[in-house]
Amino acid sequence: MGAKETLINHNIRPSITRLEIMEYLLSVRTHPTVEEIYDYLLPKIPTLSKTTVYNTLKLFSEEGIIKLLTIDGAQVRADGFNDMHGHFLCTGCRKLFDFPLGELAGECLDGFDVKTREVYYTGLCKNCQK
Amino acid sequence: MGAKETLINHNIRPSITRLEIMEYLLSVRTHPTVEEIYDYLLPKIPTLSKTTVYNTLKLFSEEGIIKLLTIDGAQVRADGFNDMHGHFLCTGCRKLFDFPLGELAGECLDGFDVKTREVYYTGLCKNCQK
DNA sequence: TTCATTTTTGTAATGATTACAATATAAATA
DNA sequence: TATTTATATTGTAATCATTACAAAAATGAA
Repeated sequence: MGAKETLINHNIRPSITRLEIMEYLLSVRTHPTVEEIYDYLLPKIPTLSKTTVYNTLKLFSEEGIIKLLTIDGAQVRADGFNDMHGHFLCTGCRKLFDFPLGELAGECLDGFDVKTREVYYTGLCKNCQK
Repeated sequence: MGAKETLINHNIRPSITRLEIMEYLLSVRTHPTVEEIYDYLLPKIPTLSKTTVYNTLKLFSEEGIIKLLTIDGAQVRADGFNDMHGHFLCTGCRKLFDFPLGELAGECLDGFDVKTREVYYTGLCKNCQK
């Protein structure tokens, strides 16, 4: 499903800005920060403001079409994909990797109503282990 | 193992301040914020400063005897327990619950060197579902 | 067009965290 | 003990991501 349909399905008017942000999120799996989104789109949308990026991400996440990750406590990152995956942050190169995640076993959560799940590892990626 | 032994084992001099912080972390499973630790200890240590709490938590976490959680992006929380458990944040009452965690299944992480793991759910606790 | 609504923008405020220099405390040495 | 050295703690000021807010711009309706 494309960016436009996604927005319309969630009753979000598909303005240029919103479309560009959504398309960007769907085009990369790096889970960019606000800064990165802003820097990437500024050439295309010269009047763009960071506040707009913040507002838009908040809107998207309230509608459940993206997830806002607070991976390393520093900046928020946007995750436009909703397949079940975990995140691996390499403490060497600071890159963020996705990894597939099957069923989570062993969670005893009787009575709790789980809405969102996040699995987050840190360590060293292949390159940085040398 | 008590707070004092833990510190000594990690070559951290067991000053009053450090002991009190460590003991507090071991006495509650609420994963308190810096603010909460500070407020709790101020009556006991009237000269305590927040910077010291930050410094001490950083020291502890570098030595691997606690974990610093960035649960909801707002404040850091300190987790003094190192059994394998996940965290559940109730979006209603904002309370943080621990839950036991068995083996994590389905993680394809060939070649990655995993150092830390965090599993973090949100939703509604029993009380807040009404 | 004109009016009302929504979206975007820029600036200023907030609030957690860190940098840093000064002070206090403890350990080591003479 | 007195003196020196290293370590711990403190307070203030700076940093930086995020939010609040009000104005401006764009869009849609009448």
